[in-house]
Amino acid sequence: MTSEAPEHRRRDASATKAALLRAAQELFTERGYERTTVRDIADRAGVNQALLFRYFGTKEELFHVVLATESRVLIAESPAEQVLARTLAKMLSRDMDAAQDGVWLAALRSSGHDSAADAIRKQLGEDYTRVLGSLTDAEDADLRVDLVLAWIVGLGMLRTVVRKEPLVSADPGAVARLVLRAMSVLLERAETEPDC
Amino acid sequence: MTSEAPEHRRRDASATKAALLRAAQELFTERGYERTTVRDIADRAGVNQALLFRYFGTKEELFHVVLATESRVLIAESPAEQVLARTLAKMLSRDMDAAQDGVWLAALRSSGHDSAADAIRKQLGEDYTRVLGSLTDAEDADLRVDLVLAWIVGLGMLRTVVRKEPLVSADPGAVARLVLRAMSVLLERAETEPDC
DNA sequence: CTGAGATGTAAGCCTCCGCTTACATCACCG
DNA sequence: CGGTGATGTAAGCGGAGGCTTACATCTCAG
Repeated sequence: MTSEAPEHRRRDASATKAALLRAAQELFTERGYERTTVRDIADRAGVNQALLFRYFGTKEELFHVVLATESRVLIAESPAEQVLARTLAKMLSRDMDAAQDGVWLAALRSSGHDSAADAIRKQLGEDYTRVLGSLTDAEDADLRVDLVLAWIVGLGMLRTVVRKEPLVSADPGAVARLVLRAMSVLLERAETEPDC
Repeated sequence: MTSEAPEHRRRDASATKAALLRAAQELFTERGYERTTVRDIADRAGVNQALLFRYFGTKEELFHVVLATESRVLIAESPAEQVLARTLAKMLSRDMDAAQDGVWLAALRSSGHDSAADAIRKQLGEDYTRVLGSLTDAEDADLRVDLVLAWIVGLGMLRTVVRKEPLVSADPGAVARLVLRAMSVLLERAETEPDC
């Protein structure tokens, strides 16, 4: 940061690609797909616009790369019982604005026109369904998982795009506790097996 | 429908405005703000594009009118106990694609840049907070209402933009029952303050 | 009937944005 | 060194989309 004087950084394709990727991730989650321009991305990355196309081909392809990079980590390798809690914790973590996760919220927002993003969304949904579905033996387990998913998505929307108070500033732990308790009603095992 | 032959309908400014409004409402909820063009709107309304500007001034102003028209009806005049159930019922109703409600989902999707839409979202949030907050006496009532709001928003997103199955085709009654049961955990009245 | 305002239309202006091209500059290998 | 491929840059093309303008046509009051 403080050493930002040098006119020419040393040439380094992979660093440039990384900068573009990071800038794209941030901007897509801040503004959604349509409202971020390739010029914005290049500017934030401190890079010429043409390089974006050299390295990623297309705005849409770049979006896909961001999306894929991100979603790989999402389900993670947590045991099923903890996937929910960890997903929530991640989503509620304060450094959201640093744009770690949540690009997939951008995908959601601009959804409908992009088949590849659709595929990723679908995959993500299936991953969650598989993992969370194992937590309940209700016959409508898949539906219940969708409801859980809906809640997580809604929380993300309200936090990152609406920035609704008191949600944004609330203690993540408290929020997680409330949500998990309510969710346990949905994902309980046959009789009352709430686990917090 | 069958009498669609006549080349020139009788001139009628208010009918034209209404047609534009309806077309705008449908398209905004189908595609979100950014991805619908004024030409699309005018075409669907069967009207010359310039009229949109004559009657509404600006694409954004038209959006605001749609939003305002819509949100007026949202909270409605139901007793507090039923606001939730009715909101859910509306959101889950099959004729969603007919684009009755849900323009505010478009507002959510394209959010961040538009102060007037922000205001409407905020207002909507406050309305719900007031009404639903009266259902619980927990000290963090506002937060709990936000969580409920988040769930409703998420359900709308998953249904209308992601079109997630089995959520979309599920029996609305069953969905509502599940959701309301879980929500009641959030909005319960005091006694028994179990927290895990 | 007629003139004037209301309503509708065709055409196009202008800016933004995705993307390309032609070229300059660097870094590394012989 | 020198020269060749990799990296970076400036400029601009082409089309889309918001908005305007100039004009045609209707309709209704007087």
